[in-house]
This record gives sequence, C-alpha cells and structure tokens, in this order.
Amino acid sequence: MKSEITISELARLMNVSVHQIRYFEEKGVLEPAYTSDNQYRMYGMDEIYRLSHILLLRKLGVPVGLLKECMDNYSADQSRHLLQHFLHDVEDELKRLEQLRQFIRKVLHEQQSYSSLSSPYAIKQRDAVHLARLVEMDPSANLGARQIVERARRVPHLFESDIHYVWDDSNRLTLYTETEAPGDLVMPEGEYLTLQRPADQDDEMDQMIEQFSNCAADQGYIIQGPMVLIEKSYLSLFSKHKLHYELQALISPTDRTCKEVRR
DNA sequence: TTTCTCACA
DNA sequence: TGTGAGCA
Repeated sequence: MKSEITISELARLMNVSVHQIRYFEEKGVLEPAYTSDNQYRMYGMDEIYRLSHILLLRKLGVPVGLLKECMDNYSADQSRHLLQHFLHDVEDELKRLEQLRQFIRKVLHEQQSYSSLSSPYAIKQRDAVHLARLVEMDPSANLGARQIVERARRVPHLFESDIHYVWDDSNRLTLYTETEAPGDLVMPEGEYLTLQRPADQDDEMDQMIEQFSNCAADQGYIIQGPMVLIEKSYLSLFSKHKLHYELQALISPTDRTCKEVRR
C-alpha cells in the first residue's frame, strides 16, 4: 500500500477544500509529491507539513501571491516582523470588539431600565457629565443631514452616542456629546428630574418639553440651569420609527421627599 | 473519485 | 481568494 494520500484525503486531514489545494498548486505554492498513472495527485509527509505551513501563513493574512517568497526566502527577522504585525492587527480587532461589547451592554441596560420604569418621569441622582460641543444651531434653522455633515466636529460612532441638545438663555441650541473632563460644558452633579420616551422629532418634542415644564412646576421643583434633551437614537431599535429622548433638568433640593413623580 | 474549465461572488 | 457546477 502506498504511503502517499490523494487530494481528498489531504483535504479531509487538513480541513480545507480539494479546490483550495488545487488553487495553491495553480499559484505555485504546493506541488503534489507525484502524479499517479490515472493522473491523480498524490501527497506525502513533506506536502502535509508544507500545507500546514501555508495554512498558518494564510491565517496570518499573508496573500497567496507572497506565500512562496515567505516560506522559501524569509529570514527569521522577517518572520518575526510578520507575526508582530499580525499581533498588532489582532489587538486592534480585540479593542474594536471590546467597544462593541460595551455598546451592546449599554443598549441592553438602557432598554431594560427604561422598560422597567413605572412612570416616564423620575428623579435621578447624577454624577457630573462633561460635554463636548458638536454643532451650534441658528435659532431659526432646523437640524438637517447637511448641517451635521458641514458643521459637526467629526465624532466616531456619533449615532451610538447620547446626543445632548442644550438651549441657552437666548434660546440658542447647541448639540453636545459626552466626553472626558473638562469638555466645553458640564452638567453638574445633583438631582435631575427626567422624562423619558420615544417621540417624533418635531410636534411630539414640543409637547414633551411643555409637559416636562408643567410637571416640574406642579411638583414644586425649581429648575436650575438649562433644560437638556438627550437623544438615544440607538434605543429606536426597540420603538420603530421613533427616536428615544430623555429630558433632564437639574432641580434644586427643596423637596427631597418626593422621589418619584407620577402623572 | 478526480481532473479540468468556466462562471461567479 | 476561493467556491460551485458540469463534464469526461
């Protein structure tokens, strides 16, 4: 019995397709040990080791066109450099996946805490939040795609962020995203009255702001500083065709007995 | 079962 | 950079 194996046996052994082995042959990186009388390719131990080497290099991202050069001519230094480069790529990918994992956890957490609310209104104790300015709006202008493209500072993953809409005393609107301290604006630590719900951008929004102001007045809260509208667009995954908004305002600590506001 | 070739993603 | 199909 011959010790060499056929292409399908080699493919099974190395967990690749027959096609792929023939493709490596076409590219000049893996020749069979010999071709039998019936034109079948036959492979021995040398070819098995060579294929395992090829597959390892492919896993490291080496293009098929470079395999031959890499296996036959690379110095130890060149091989080490190749592995270091690949390690760097893997670390970048791990970083990307870690950020993705944290984002998914945040979305699930936000959705869970929103759906467990017994009332859209709540009082929250918040730590200071530092905000970075994104776009300043003219009072008359509407926020459109063009405006975001032209005027917003580039923010990676903008629509995965909590976008803060802040109106100043002259009713000028500025958009912010959360950032590390110091940032351009600070929402101080303290107790915030909050109203959360999905809404359409215009009509329902005005209504929401009005309701919020009325609620604060009814409950005797004194609003300190600007009212902030936080857009969590990623939560619209759970409320189709509506964006999720949370209105927040720092309240003065006149009434600490009322921890939940119902309407 | 394998080879080869061509089309396709 | 492979894969799928058809043919001998």
